[in-house]
Amino acid sequence: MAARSISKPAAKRAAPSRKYDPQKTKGDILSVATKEFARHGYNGARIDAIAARTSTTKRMIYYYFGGKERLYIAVLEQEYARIRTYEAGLELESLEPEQAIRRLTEFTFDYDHANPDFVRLVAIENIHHARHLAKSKAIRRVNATIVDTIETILKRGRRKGVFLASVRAVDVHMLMSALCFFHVSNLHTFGAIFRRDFLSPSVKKTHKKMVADFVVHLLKNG
Amino acid sequence: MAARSISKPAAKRAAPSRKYDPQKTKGDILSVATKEFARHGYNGARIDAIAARTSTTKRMIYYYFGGKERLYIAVLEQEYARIRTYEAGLELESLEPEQAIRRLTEFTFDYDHANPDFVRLVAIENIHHARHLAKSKAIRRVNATIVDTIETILKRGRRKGVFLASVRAVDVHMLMSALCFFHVSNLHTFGAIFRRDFLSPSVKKTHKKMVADFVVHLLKNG
Amino acid sequence: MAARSISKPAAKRAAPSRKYDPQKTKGDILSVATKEFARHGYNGARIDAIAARTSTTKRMIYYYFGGKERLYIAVLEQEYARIRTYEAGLELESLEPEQAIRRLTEFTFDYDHANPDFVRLVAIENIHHARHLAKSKAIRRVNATIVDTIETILKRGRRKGVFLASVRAVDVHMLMSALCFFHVSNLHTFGAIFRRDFLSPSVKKTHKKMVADFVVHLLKNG
Amino acid sequence: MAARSISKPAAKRAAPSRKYDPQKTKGDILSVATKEFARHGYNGARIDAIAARTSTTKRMIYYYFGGKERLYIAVLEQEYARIRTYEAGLELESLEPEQAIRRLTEFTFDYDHANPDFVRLVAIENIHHARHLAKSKAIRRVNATIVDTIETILKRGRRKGVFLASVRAVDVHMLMSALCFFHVSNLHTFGAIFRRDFLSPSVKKTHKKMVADFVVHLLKNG
DNA sequence: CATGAATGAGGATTCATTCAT
DNA sequence: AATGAATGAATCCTCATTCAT
Repeated sequence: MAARSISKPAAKRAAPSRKYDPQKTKGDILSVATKEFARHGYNGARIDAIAARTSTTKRMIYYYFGGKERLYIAVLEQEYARIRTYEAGLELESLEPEQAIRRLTEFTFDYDHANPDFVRLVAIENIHHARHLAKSKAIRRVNATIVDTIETILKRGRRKGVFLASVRAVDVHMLMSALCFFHVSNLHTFGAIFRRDFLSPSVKKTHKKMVADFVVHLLKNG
Repeated sequence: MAARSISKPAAKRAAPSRKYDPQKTKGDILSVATKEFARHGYNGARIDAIAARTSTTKRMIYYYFGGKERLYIAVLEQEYARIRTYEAGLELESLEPEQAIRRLTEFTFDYDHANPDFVRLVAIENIHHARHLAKSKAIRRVNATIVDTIETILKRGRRKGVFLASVRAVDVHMLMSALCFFHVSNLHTFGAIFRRDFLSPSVKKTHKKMVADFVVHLLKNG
Repeated sequence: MAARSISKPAAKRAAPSRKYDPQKTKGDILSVATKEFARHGYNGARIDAIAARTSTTKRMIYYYFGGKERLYIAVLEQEYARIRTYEAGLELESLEPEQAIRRLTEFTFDYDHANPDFVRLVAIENIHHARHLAKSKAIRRVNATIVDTIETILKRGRRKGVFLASVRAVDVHMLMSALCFFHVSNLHTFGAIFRRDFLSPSVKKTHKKMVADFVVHLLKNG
Repeated sequence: MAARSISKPAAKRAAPSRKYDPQKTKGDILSVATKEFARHGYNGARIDAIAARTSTTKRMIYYYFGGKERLYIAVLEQEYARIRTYEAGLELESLEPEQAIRRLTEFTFDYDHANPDFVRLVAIENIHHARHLAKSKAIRRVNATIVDTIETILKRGRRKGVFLASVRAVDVHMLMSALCFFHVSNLHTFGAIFRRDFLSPSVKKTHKKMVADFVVHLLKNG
């Protein structure tokens, strides 16, 4: 996954020596770090643990990323970039406004369920008041598109008279995220307290439809 | 919880001595610990920092709570006990089913906004897979009532024909909690990325209505 | 066991109140302490652990014994006093010299096997260079008899011409102790390394005879 | 053990750099630790004290050994390895069976007197029920040879008709070790109580003969 | 005689990070 | 480009002991 970052043109990276492959090393570190941070939180994550599960050594983490925080930020950047990239590929422009919103909601639901590490990292970053995220211009840049995308859909919908004018794009994004996110993020406390499995396929299917229905309902009826 | 062990007969503790007041000491530690854990997470919290802001010493934390984890669990227990206690005072039985659900949802929304530490602690505990919470029987005990309360409302609603039979009380609680929760828990990443102030009265009002609408919509339309 | 210390004359301790019985409390502490020190060594023993298993509180340990070291010394004193008391009851004077030596050896063997705590405490005290024991005049006083007892037997034996003159009483005591002691004291390392059970009844019986035979052999043949 | 991991090719470590010499660092820690544990026992030993007498820092103890217990186990492993190595050099095969047993016994006696730290560590480990030793496979491996060595001597002796068939090699080793051991291990209590100097050359000579006599007597007369 | 509360001084261990090669 | 060795500064926790009632 992490190693799948867009490769630079072959010409630029010459013949990768059999022994050293910096791109691979970096990607490897990043992918291991993603799991470690997602699993244990920022403070709970251990540089040693990351190094141990990597093909390189601890020293390389510092060589490539500079330190724990910068590594963590790189992880966040990669995670946000990925979801936005996938979203960009949904071809929502070609769909009717209502269908577009429904598709985006369902995508979000599926993405969050398929990528609990992303959900957890966002939750972790909130624990830290988004202090690290705030240091990354890349994250703001990469996230700019999603609200615009929604705004475009809303405008089309309003022009067609199917959506109300009162609802703002950023709030739609917020609602959508909230309705999909909590399922994954709050799984454990609910599971421990009420002993119900919120990840069963049937529960998931029901909730997914429910969420999409409601977002559309809101846009149409307020 | 830990701080509210059965009080000794009033007569005996009439005038709390100037030097010894275990209840106060324990409560003091607990309230400082709540802030520290909420602010920095479990791993980020520092026993030394807690002790420093207490009128007692680090040693007493161990004397009364036994260790970092047990102190953290005591904090969680107190937090869950508190919200459930407030809920119990809402007198939902006297309201029409739909009004009762709406009121409970709004209460939850307001409570979460007024008590971000609670929200953060739950988020933190989810980061840790509810590993610590699972060790507390008290938390499960204290949370038992809320699902029953909702179940009673749902039954009344179904009997009156206003609620669908298909929705389970535990899922209603989950939805309600999580949606209100999200607004507070994900404040920071949303704020940092989209620069929208989720704490402004008007945004809060809009979102609060949205959440209540969603829950009611769900109970009536599935 | 520990509580069995010689009671003072009834007159002196009046009517023991139903609530407080200092002798019992002291004996109780001593007996629990014996086990704790024997099990964990001097440094490994915990005052808290002793208090927890006692019917009184930690404070009483300080009240009666003054501190950890003085409690430990009291334990040693009691242990040495006990074995010497039992020895004194063997009526060795009435036996033929060879029989007397044999009986004393067998008694030592049996005593050490029946009282591993005594053996362990002596081992522990040696770890500490007998630093604590050296502070107790009582222990030296109480142990004085045993060498005299052996010396008397040896003299009788020499006079009868059955024992050699070259062997000293203190060395006989040493040999006897050594041959009986090691069985209990070194049990664990040997067991862990060679996986042989040195406490099986058959092994014990064989060794006991062997030991007695050898001590006698030594006294007769050098 | 830990200190003698396979050395790198001589060429590569020819001139040990002035600053980095891991083998030396590890060995240094181990030898200081041996003294500290032998002197104060497992619980009484202080990591800080070890670090202070080392050319490195406390942190390096954790770097190389992982913790107090693992350091202690490494000490035990080295101590057992050493005595077994010396034993292996005794060339007992070239001696008559009785002479071989006598020589081995005398070696053990001398070794224990020359290496009281070894004796003390074994005593300490017995206090702890061999709990730490049990965690080391290396110790069992290293000790395997000695029983075989004795078994070989016993077989030769039986074939020649000078030794009884009934005595087992492991018991001979136990006896031999323990009797020599006792002289060193119980030095302090005997010294404090009876004020006899067990380290004087004449006493040592007498006792050494006594122990060897006992073992040979056992093998010949049961 | 009895006790719960309190504590100072230390003790083991961890962790992100840098150094020397 | 890569690495094993090294480390200072915390960090959690423990323990024998004393205080105030």
